[in-house]
Amino acid sequence: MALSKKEEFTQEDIWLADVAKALSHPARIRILKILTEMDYCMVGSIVDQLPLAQATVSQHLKELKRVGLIDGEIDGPKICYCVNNKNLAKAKAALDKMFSKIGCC
Amino acid sequence: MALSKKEEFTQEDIWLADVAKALSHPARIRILKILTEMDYCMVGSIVDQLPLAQATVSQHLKELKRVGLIDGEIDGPKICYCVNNKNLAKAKAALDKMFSKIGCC
DNA sequence: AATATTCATCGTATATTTACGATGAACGAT
DNA sequence: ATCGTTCATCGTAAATATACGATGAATATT
Repeated sequence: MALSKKEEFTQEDIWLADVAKALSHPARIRILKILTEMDYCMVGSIVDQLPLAQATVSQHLKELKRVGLIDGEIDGPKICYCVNNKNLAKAKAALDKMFSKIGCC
Repeated sequence: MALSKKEEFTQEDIWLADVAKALSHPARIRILKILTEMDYCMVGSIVDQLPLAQATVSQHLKELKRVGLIDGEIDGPKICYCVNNKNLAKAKAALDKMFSKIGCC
């Protein structure tokens, strides 16, 4: 595209779209579900549950981390990932708000 | 990418990711908000409220329609767009479910 | 019928995403 | 110190998304 126009929207809309983008791949949906179900999880365990190479999973984790939906902590040679409840709640609230209106056609 | 692996996930995860993808651009967030606030809206009116060309807005509308979040009805030479409440509710429920879990790190 | 309006689609350029193998950094164990 | 394990990052190829002007189809108006 010639030039992205994303910056010309409100901060709220840009942020919400960014969160949605982080959720826009089934692998990342799966990862988020795994983390909400297990509280925390090593990368290796996540890789085992996905049909993707380790490098690819790492990229997906990076994307979820970028928008703050998950956190990663170093635990020896491993990394412990978990959901960030504060940001998850914030995203949920924003989506709820948008979805709460009712219209008719 | 050599080959998309999206098909190797569950239908639920693929669908939810697809809905998120439809929401992954500030223009489409804005459009959805406009439609939930106005019940229905002609394309021209939406174009006036966005910093994008008509062709681009049309593409964004198509994407929202593709996943069923909005509907478009012909009204003379114009098209009346509105949100699809059934699918919006379905998406809200699926996201709520995913966001409802609590973990700790 | 000719014209204007409204919007989708086509064609196209550029940017971004997705995927993987290879490599490297950090740590624990021997 | 060397080695194995764990994971991020680099490099790269192919797919997809974003943006717009131009064109076309459908309708309403004159």
